[in-house]
Amino acid sequence: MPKATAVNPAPRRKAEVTREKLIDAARVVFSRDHYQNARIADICAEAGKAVGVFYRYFNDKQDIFIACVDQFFEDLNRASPPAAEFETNTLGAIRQSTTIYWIKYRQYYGVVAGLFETGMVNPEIAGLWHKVRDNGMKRFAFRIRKQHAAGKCLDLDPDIAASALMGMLEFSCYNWNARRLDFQNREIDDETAIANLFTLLRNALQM
Amino acid sequence: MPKATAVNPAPRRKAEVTREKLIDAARVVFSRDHYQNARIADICAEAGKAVGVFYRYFNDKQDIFIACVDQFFEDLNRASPPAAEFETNTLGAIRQSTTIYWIKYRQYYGVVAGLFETGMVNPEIAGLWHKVRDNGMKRFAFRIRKQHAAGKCLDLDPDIAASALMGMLEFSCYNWNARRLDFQNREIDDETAIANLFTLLRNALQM
Amino acid sequence: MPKATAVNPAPRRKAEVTREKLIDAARVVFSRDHYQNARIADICAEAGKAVGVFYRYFNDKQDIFIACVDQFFEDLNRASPPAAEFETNTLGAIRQSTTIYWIKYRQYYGVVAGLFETGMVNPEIAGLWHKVRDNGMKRFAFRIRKQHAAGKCLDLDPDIAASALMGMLEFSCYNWNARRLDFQNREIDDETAIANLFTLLRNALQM
Amino acid sequence: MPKATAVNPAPRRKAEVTREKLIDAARVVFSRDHYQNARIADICAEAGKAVGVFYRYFNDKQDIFIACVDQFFEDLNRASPPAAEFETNTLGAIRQSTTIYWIKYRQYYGVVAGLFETGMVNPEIAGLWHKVRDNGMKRFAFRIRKQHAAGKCLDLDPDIAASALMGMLEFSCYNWNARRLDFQNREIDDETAIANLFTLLRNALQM
DNA sequence: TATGAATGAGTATTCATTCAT
DNA sequence: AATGAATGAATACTCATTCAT
Repeated sequence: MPKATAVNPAPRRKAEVTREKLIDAARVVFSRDHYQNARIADICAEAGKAVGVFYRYFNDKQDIFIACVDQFFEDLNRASPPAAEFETNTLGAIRQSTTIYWIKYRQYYGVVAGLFETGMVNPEIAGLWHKVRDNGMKRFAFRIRKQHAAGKCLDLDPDIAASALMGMLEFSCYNWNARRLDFQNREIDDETAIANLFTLLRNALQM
Repeated sequence: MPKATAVNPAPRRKAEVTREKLIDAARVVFSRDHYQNARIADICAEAGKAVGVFYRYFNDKQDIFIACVDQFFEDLNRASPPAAEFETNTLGAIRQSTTIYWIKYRQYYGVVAGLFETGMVNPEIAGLWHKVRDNGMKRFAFRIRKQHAAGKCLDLDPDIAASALMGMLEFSCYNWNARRLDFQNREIDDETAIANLFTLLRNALQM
Repeated sequence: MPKATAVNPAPRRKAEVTREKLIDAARVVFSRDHYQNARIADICAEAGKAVGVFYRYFNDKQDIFIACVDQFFEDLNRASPPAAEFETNTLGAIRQSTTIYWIKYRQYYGVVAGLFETGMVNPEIAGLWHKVRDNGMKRFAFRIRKQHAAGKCLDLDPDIAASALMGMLEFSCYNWNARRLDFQNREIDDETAIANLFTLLRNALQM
Repeated sequence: MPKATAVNPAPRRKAEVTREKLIDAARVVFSRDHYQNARIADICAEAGKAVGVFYRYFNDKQDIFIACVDQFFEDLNRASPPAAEFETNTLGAIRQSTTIYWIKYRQYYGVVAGLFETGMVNPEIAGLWHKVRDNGMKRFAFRIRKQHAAGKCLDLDPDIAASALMGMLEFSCYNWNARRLDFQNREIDDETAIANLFTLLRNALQM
């Protein structure tokens, strides 16, 4: 019986496997130790590799971090509702979108945290962070302009308000997944988190 | 005969002067270089002191950072509207409060940034950060409970929504003062920033 | 029946071709980057080969460098005037010899520079370097002994003076080809370089 | 009895002593291990200091090497005959100068070797090396111009020939002090070395 | 023979902290 | 109280060499 190459695609080159092992390991280490404290050697150890191999695939810690962010970004976008959905079923798409943020921010906790921590210090990372925010911001700004047309939200500047709302969304997703400090460590279930964020957004947009 | 402290306040001890010089210098250096990159030696240089003296007053960088945060915290509270104001003139107090956040976050930019950056990594700093947020959060939660009594905002959990709104407020104050990335470097004047944040809060709280 | 090597020279084995490709590449890389900075990987890249193959032919960088020097040495000797010429046409042979040094030192610049740089540090390379110098030195020493017989150059120790003159010759050939520092980057044409070196040698030997 | 501060000048600051200790140690280590192989840690160990202290005084290995060269350069110039001597007693001054080169090149062997080794690779060091050569070269060039005026050495270009003679002088001083390879390890006494170099220079300049 | 991925020893550099003066 | 010189632990990065394929 021949190898089922159609089903099992040709095995990726060894190099590609190693590269991905390193990215996966980096995600683990960033989540565990935070970007700042993560050492190249730890990432390699987590990947079961010698330190030297790291530099065959990445220039430095920031470089592999960017690769992690790319992965996160693609995953987030793939999971987000399609643009059309925001037209046909606006509130549903916003709720859906909020849900995705909540889930993905938890799933990529270390990456998101690194984006916040490092983006504050490093302009290049800040640019990446902005890219992640940008899609959501555009949707909010578009929605506010629609409301303007309907005579609502006239006091809101579309871009500035969108930035604030996106900030609320992503900051809360980060913050509540990171620590429970704001609620004396009370547990927040997914439903509650999503429902509150959604309601706040709907209220703010007067929808 | 007691020293006439009322008239000629006792000249502060030299030590106290040095301590404050160091704190002031730390604030400058944190603003310029970010907490992470700030070096003890830089703080001392900025204060015009030798490195050795640092350790007479502080244990380490985190220790002097905490002193900066205390200063910020006191200044923020002193400038914020008194609790009573939120009863008698609720919207006015919220607007006033928003203004204060906007101004003080800019004024203490380096400290606030350090609070964000480091609070994400360090639980002790996270606690301080929470303390700064706490006052505002309590006010929002209280307001939401009032709205509940009036049959409004019934979908909002007071504590969770308050956390989200506080996040929006402080994150925006940080973010817009830090970089203009979200708006292609468009300048935001104080009026616009404050007005938009205020409107979003009022809408979200359905006031 | 023997292979007709005279007509169709046996195609060199693949191995030999690879070996020479590597040596040629090494010469290029040594000229470009200097011996110290040349990396095995660079030599292989220049040769269009994988790094692994290097170690099938050479033990290390010094080993391939020695192969380069051998090539240089053979070429230099092949091009130098035959010993007899120094008897029949002494000044002509010295001038000819000077010309050859000048030309070959430029042609094998990277190898010569490596010989200088590394011979100073490494005794084994110093031995090679000496071998390259030796022919020339012997000729000078022989010439001085002849002059002694003619009552000239009595203050010169043949071996020591020969070493000095050989040093002048090779150092100048290296130095003038390497940089123009000594002359504010003035260009030196071949004629001038050779003529001056020749005159200095003739004067020094009182010929 | 008061401290004889007039005789024993005020003790130099501790920092200056440490700096000089490091330079002295570097000279020792460069002589022993060659510039390339010298490690910062070894220099510090030789100076009896911790590694960290190195960077209080120097940026890197090249930086301390430059300090060594400066020391050498000053010492060489201080010991060389004054310019006037070359006018009043030309041959004496040349012999004297040759002697100084011979002595100082031995004394600063590691520095000179580093100048040769590294100057070949590094343009900045090449500049330093040129500075060391420059004085001597100018003297030779001046002398050749004088000879031209007297109808001698007409075949020599002053600058080019001066470069070659300076090369002979310094290269021989280096080479004979470094190894005895050229003479089958025969010992060369100072007299012989100096006499031969002097004679070659005088002959070459037709004096 | 050739490939190129993997290994890991070796070293420069930084900077918080200490301590003699 | 203050100085500033000294300490040394911690870590990123390079590259010769090996080895499975």
